[in-house]
Amino acid sequence: MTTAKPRVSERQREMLDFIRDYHADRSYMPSIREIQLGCGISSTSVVDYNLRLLERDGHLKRSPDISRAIELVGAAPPRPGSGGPETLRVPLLGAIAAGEPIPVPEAGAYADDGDREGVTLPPELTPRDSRDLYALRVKGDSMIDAFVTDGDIVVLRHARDARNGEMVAAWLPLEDSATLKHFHLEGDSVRLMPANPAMEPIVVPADQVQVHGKVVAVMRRVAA
Amino acid sequence: MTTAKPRVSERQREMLDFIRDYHADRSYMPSIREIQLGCGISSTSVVDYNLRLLERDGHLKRSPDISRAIELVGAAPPRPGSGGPETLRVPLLGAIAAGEPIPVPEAGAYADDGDREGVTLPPELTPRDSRDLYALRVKGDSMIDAFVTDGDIVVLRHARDARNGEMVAAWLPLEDSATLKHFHLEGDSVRLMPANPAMEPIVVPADQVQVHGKVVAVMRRVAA
DNA sequence: TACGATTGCGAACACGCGTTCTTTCACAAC
DNA sequence: GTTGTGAAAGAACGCGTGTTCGCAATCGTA
Repeated sequence: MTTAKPRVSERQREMLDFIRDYHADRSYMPSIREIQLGCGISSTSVVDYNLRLLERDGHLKRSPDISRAIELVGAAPPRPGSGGPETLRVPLLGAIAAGEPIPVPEAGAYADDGDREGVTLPPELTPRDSRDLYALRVKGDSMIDAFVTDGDIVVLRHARDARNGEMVAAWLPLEDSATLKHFHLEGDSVRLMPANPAMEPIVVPADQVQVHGKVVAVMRRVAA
Repeated sequence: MTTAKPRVSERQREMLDFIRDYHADRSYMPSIREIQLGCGISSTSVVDYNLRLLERDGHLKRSPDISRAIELVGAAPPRPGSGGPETLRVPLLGAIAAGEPIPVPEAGAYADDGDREGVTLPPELTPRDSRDLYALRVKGDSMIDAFVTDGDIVVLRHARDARNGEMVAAWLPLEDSATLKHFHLEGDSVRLMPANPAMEPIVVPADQVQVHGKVVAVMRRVAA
C-alpha cells in the first residue's frame, strides 16, 4: 500500500535527493535555507512551497514550527556491495618519519601472518610482481614534496638499490633522515629528486644513501 | 581504535537513550529543551553541560549554532550490514581535471554494475558509511596543493554541501574550474583551503561554489 | 574550616529558521 | 481583453532554540 505519488518536478526530485544525502551524512535534517543553497534555489519560500507539495503527495512529513523537522517516508537505504576480486594483503611494519630510521622487513617474512598488522591492496594498486611488499605509515609532513602527507600509507617493495627514475624510500645516515624521492645515479653520486618539481633536489655521494625500498603505491584515508 | 569513553553518569545514560529513541521515532533530532523535558531535567544549561561532556568523550557530535544538530557516534547509524573488514567496489566514473566539468553520478546508480569500470576499496580506506561512493581519476597537476597528482584515484562520496573542514571536490562555474579543497563556510561566502598550508586559499560567494562530493580516500599507483 | 573544582540551576540573550505576505511572470480557460 | 492558477522571488516577522552568564549546592582535598 503506497501513497499516491503523482508528478514530482525536476526540482522536487533534486530536493529529495539532497535531503536524503544530507540525512545519510549527518543524522539530522537540513534547514530550509540549506536546501535552498544545496539545490541552487533562489528563495526560501520556493523551498517551502515545494516541501508543502512533497508532503501533500506523501513523499515526506513535516512537523510545523519545528526546526529541521522533516521525515522521509519512502526511504529504504541501499545495501553495500559485495566483495571484490583478488586483493593482496601486505604487512604494515611501522612508520616512516623524517627523523626516524626506516623499519626493515625481516628476511623472508612477507607472508600474510594474519595476526600481525597489515593492509589490503586492491588490484588497482597491486604491481605485477607482488613479492617483497610491505607498507609503512607516514608520520609528519616531511614528505610533502612527494605528494605524501601525514597519515598516508606507502607500499614499498624491499630493495637495496634502484634504477634511475624510480621512487625510493631512502635513508641518509649523515643527516639521520628518511625521505621519499626519485632516484638518479650519476657517476658516483646520487641525485634525489622530489616528485614535486618545484622543490629542490638533493645530491649526495652514492655511499651516503641507503635505499630501503621502491615505492609501489600510496593510499590515503581522508579524515571525515 | 575507539575513543576513550570513561564515566557516563546516570543522567547522561538517560539522555543518550532518550536521543536514540527520539531519533528512531522521528528521523530528526531532539532540541535541548525536548531532552530537558524528556529526561526530567530542570534547566537547559544542564542539558548543554552534559551534552558537552558526552561530546568530549566521543559519544556524540554536535554542530554549534545549528538546531537539533546531534549525531550519535557509538551507535551504527547506517542500517545496512555495513560489514567490517571487507573490500568494497565503487564505480570509476571518469576524470577530474582543472578545466573540465566534474562527472556526476546518476541518481541511484551506485550499485556495482560489474561491467562498468570500477575500483576496489580496501577496508583500510573504506569509510564507515559506504553509500554513494564513486571514484575519479585525476588528470593534470592542478591539485598538487591537495597532495594529489596526475593519475591518482580519488574516492568521493556524493554530496551537495559539506561541513567546515571537510575536503570536497568543488566546481567553480565562474572560472570553469574544478578543484579539491578543504571547505569552510563563513557567512555567505566560502573559503576553499588547500591541504598544503603553503598555498593561498580561495574565497568566493557561496552561490558560486558547487560542491560535488566529499573526498574520502586517495589511491596512487607509482610508476615502476 | 577553608577553598577550588565540579555540577546544577534559572534567566536573559541572540541568532537560527520556519512562516507569511506581497509581487511578479507565464500559461490556459473563458 | 479578464480571470484563474501554478510557480517563483524577496523581504519581513516572530517563534524556536542554542548559548552564555551569574549564582547556589555539592564534593574532594589540604
